[in-house]
Amino acid sequence: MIDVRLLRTEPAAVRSALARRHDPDLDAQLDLAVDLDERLRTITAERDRVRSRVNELSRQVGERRRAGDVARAETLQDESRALGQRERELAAEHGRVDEELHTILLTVPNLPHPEAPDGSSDADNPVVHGPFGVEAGFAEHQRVPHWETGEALGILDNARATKISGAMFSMTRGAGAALGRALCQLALDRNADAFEEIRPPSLVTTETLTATGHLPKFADDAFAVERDGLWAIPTAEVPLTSIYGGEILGEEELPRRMMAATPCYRREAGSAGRDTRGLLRVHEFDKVEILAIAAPDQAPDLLDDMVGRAEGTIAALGLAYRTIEICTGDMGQSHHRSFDVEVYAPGVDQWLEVSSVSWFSDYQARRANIRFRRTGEKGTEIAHTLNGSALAVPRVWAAIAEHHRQPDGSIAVPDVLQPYLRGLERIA
RNA sequence: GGAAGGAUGCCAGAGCGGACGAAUGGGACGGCCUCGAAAGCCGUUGAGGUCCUUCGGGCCUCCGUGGGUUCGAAUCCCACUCCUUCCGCCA
Repeated sequence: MIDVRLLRTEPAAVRSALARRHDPDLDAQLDLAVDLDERLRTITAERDRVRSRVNELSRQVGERRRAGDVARAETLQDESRALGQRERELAAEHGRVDEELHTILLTVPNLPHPEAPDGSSDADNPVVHGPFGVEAGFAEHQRVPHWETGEALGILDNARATKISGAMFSMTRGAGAALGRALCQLALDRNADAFEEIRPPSLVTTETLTATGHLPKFADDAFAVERDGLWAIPTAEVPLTSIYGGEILGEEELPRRMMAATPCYRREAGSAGRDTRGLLRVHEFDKVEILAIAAPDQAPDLLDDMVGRAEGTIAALGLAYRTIEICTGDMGQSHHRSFDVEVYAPGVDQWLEVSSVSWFSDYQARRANIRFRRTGEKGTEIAHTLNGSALAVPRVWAAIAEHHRQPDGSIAVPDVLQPYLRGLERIA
């Protein structure tokens, strides 16, 4: 959520920042928000005046009663009672306007960072690092889609996954299943120097899914367990962000860094029929997420560090990759600044997004109400949040199955993974 | 799933219709004392909103959450959530 006060005091700055997102509906939304904010403050002031008077009269009633002046007390009671009606009306109006304003604010996107590149779609996202590992080109034996290799080696069985759960579910087996687990283990180990490992719940409340910005706007993208009012997490970002929701942290505790390997559930509404063949787009997958809650001044360095971590893991697996920065027109609602790491998969000849590392400024933290107090100072500030995938299993699995495919059809296991696979060097 | 008890400030804990944003103790911070410390003494110590701004204050809100009763609610009533204990079930 953006800061309404900023919209009030610096309307031009907010509007010009948001204009870079190229969303035609935004200006009208902001007009409405400004108007509602103004009305809300007028009503609040009036309501508080009436309340103040009621409080004062009530105090006097108490005094008169104690003094034994019952007649005067009853006169004051009558006066106060009459005011009560007005107070109720104003309170009801306040509630309506407040909710209306809140509803709009929940869908207004975050302000892009001044240095985020301009653009209107993903075609405008500049490559900022790389590409690495593509200089030598790729051999014919690498130009085989991972689903073919996976099925041939008996490590991928999507046909039976579909039988069990329907389209866009996948299933790995044997060394393929172990490979996915090994990738999580690797990502966890590579980030354990700075990030606390968490095993959070995978089902969360509506409030929790709202804090990260996934609700109310993107309800169709999430799986819901309606009977219990819960949602399946689309990423560990969701539970991790809310861990300190409603809390006030000490400055010395920041940055708070956490990571989690969890299953992720996505309905992929609007993508039905696309990428249905292998592991490129599935309803359920495993991912290791890294996340930081920080003071605003710590955020830029953390962002760089986290992008570097995501890249480092892909590089360690011997895969070809590049990093792009997301332009203002392609950014997610909550994003302030965002980078994607893409791995090159020669079998499908595509750059696959395997990590998205983002800085959310105070947008999510305001929704989740995560604050911190500077040492020795009074008052609190809204914290900043950042997060990114340390490793998303299916697409990296796919890239390995294609990039490391050998002329004999086997898959060479990257050195860094072998310790996690009981020393396995080849999947054959 | 059933029964009972509980939820108050950083922590413990009192308050059970009016002077309560909240006793008391502990902690933390500042000061006095001291060569220094401990002890002792004095003071400070929640959050949010809004308005004026003499930067100091006015007003409103918050005692698990949401409703209700009342001139007035931490205190009474209703619903819900969570915690504890016991029973049942169960990886």
